[in-house]
Amino acid sequence: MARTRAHNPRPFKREKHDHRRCVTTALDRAAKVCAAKGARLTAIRRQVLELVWQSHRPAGAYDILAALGRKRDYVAPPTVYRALEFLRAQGLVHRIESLNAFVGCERPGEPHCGQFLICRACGRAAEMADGRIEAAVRRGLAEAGFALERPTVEALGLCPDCQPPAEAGNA
Amino acid sequence: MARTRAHNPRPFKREKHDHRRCVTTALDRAAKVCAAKGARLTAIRRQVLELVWQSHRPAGAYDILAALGRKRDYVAPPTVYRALEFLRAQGLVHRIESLNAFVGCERPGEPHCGQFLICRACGRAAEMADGRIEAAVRRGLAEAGFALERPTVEALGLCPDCQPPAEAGNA
DNA sequence: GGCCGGGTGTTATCTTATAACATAACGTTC
DNA sequence: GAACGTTATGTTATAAGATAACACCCGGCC
Repeated sequence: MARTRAHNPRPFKREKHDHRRCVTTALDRAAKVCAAKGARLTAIRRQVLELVWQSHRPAGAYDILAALGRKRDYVAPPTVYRALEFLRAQGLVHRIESLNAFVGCERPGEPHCGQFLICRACGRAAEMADGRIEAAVRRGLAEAGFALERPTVEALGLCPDCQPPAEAGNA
Repeated sequence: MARTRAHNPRPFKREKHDHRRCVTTALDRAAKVCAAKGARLTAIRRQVLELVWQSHRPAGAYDILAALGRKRDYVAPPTVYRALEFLRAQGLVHRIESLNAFVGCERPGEPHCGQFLICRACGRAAEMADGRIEAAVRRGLAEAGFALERPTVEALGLCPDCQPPAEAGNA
């Protein structure tokens, strides 16, 4: 249970950050992860991953489909779904169930339970890695005699940037 | 934050329980909740709720649609979706996002964050109410500056009844 | 060459969900 | 008890999301 740090105190990126860096980092990590596992990060899979990382807003499979159609010849839905399934199996993307959409994983390679904050105003999703939440979930489920395989936490709400200008000490 | 008890130690019902009692309890509670709020539990809504409670397996909207079609004249999808939305707004059913399906709420009236264990073998879903999980989630999100509105936890795995006969002390 | 397996292409279809508008039921007011 | 506003339901069509089934291609290997 080597936990690098308790959690990330700022899961939402600043509005203006160097996003190309997010993308290249993600692609680099993906290459490493796939190489380590002997999995083939083909051209399509790479492009789909890149499109998922196009922004921090979860991307629907058909959004990706449309965007991919602009980069290369038309591809059909199964192609995209297959790529997404591959990326998910490698831990490179997460699926946001409540949105039927996908986001890039911030911590590929480190097994973790998905924890997502979804802003209903700006549409961005941020991944948390709060060890205390994960521990609480694992403990609760274990006590219930449940053999846990894939826990996810999804929270809908307002990100710091989208909240009204702070009435009183409610933050 | 009046919490009746820390959590329910046995979220999954026994295979053989008096399920009619689950249903009648749910319908009674629903009537009370709606009466208290001045919401109208109409015939369709009641029937949909009853169908959701038909079992402890999450029911898809179109399953309900089909079942409802057997009880009364054909109804179209929007009718079912509207009823489900109403029931959800009243806190009488939960949506299991990862299954696109609905289950009856075990604790209508008590506001809580949804916590579900979903057995991938038997298909049943059980609702937990672990205050420690909820507290951990709320704390983590508050620290991230996120204004939380609707957190849900969904865990896929194997329920106690569906696990292989217990190798060693892994529970 | 011939075979195998993984990846992709292709077609069709299935499931899930909602938009948009029409009608009916209910409650209130006078 | 007629008129009105409100809420609930009916109806039609379609959008959005996902997958089944089968064909083909390509690289590696014997």
